[in-house]
Amino acid sequence: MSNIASGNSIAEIAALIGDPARANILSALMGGQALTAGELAWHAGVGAPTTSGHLAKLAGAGLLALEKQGRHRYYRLASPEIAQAMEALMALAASGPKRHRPVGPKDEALRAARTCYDHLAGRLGIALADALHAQGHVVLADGTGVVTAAGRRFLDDFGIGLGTELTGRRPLCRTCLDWSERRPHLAGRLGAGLLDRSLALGWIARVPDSRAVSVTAEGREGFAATFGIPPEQDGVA
Amino acid sequence: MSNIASGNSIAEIAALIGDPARANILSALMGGQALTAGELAWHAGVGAPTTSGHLAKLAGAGLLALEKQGRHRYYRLASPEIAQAMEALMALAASGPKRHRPVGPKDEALRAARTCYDHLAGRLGIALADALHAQGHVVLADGTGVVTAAGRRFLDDFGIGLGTELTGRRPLCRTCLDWSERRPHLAGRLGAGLLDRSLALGWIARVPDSRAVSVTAEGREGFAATFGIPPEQDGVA
DNA sequence: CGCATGGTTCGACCGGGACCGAAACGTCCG
DNA sequence: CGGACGTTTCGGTCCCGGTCGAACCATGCG
Repeated sequence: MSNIASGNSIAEIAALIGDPARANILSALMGGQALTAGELAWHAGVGAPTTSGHLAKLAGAGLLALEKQGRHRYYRLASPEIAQAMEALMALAASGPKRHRPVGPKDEALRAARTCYDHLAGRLGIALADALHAQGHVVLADGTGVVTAAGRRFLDDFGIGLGTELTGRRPLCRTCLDWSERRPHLAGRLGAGLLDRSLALGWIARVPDSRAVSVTAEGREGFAATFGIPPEQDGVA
Repeated sequence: MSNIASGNSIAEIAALIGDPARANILSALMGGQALTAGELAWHAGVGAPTTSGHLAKLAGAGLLALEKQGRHRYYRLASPEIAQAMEALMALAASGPKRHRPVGPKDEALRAARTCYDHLAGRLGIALADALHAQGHVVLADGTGVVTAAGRRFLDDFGIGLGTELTGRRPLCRTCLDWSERRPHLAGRLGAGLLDRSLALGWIARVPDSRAVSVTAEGREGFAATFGIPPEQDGVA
């Protein structure tokens, strides 16, 4: 047989993600926050002992990072690369053959606005990307993004310092295919900055036990004034 | 428990990739060519009946496309998204904790030059990306690429028509992190064009039963004259 | 036609791993 | 100190799924 080692190490990683409980754990951590073992057990849908075993495996493989704090143990994704792999798998799962779509009510909140590891996704994320694109602040030529000089000034005014280090390992502006909208939104350092700043301004708030975020009254006003994003008429936003 | 559906569909896909035999099949198809069930059985390292079952599952999930041709059945990756997910998993597997590196002799050929789904990777892929970047034909700001006007002309002269449709679904120039060199090379339509044209010119040739490609004598000359890439001194290239 | 070759289906075997209950461990609190 | 809570370890059960041999279709060749 051929080069067996390459396929095997891929299989090890994929098999880790390939268990429903572990996939739920990783999905929950895609929110970008660190969660305790207990919270993750709830998300995984299995008992605490089982979850503990899963967490040990994931951490042992380097997918999860652990931080002890008192009698709690906080787990988070170990690196942005993990999130990127999860995104790629989500895109596959969403575009797969005839996905069943019960589209529950809580699902609607996720489609409106949610976090995607460390940046914004859903209709809000798309709207931000579109707005920055329309105003000439980023160029989204064929699915990839570059920040213009005007955009850099605009973002600086908004409170996002992108820094000058062009040699930084982390991409400044990466696009990420949205699994609900099937259109690209902004990831990378720019995407992370938009999320952080929006949270700091109180324009959006995290919804407990979910990756969804809700747009506040200040947020509706702010997003409209700063980015020209019209408030949505449906109940959620 | 929380939104279970999302994690489950991800787990289904990941579990498919998470079997060593299936991972080897997918890895083999990352070469971009369609392979017969028998060839894939050899790559997978399991018997023909087992392979047949795996192929049925992968095709049923929409990961593989099937093309019948006489008494042969050719399988290939169903979409570039599949390849992108595999790339992300490879990056994880390569950067994982203390990967064993036997680095056999055949591994060296892969590191020198290989195909990555539909474009070039390895030292040759990196060298091409560096050359195009150094000559101002592409801008590789923070890990993502844009083709300049001069680059478009240069590539047109070389024989790669990139087309004018900027609305095309497929990214024109995407970067892909190389698992062996840990640096980005060119993917997307540009990357695919470079591979196709190099093959057509006879500058590179596919190595049987492998993703590796060998640089021909014409290739050494051509890459040096056109891109300014110095021929490597080690035996392979 | 009949045989060889590539591929899939069937049946049976077997090992790994997910799961839980009970118990042990560590930490904070009264 | 002792009780409560969060987390992990241990032991045992059970089932899913990967594997192969043999038999079964389909296609091409002489």
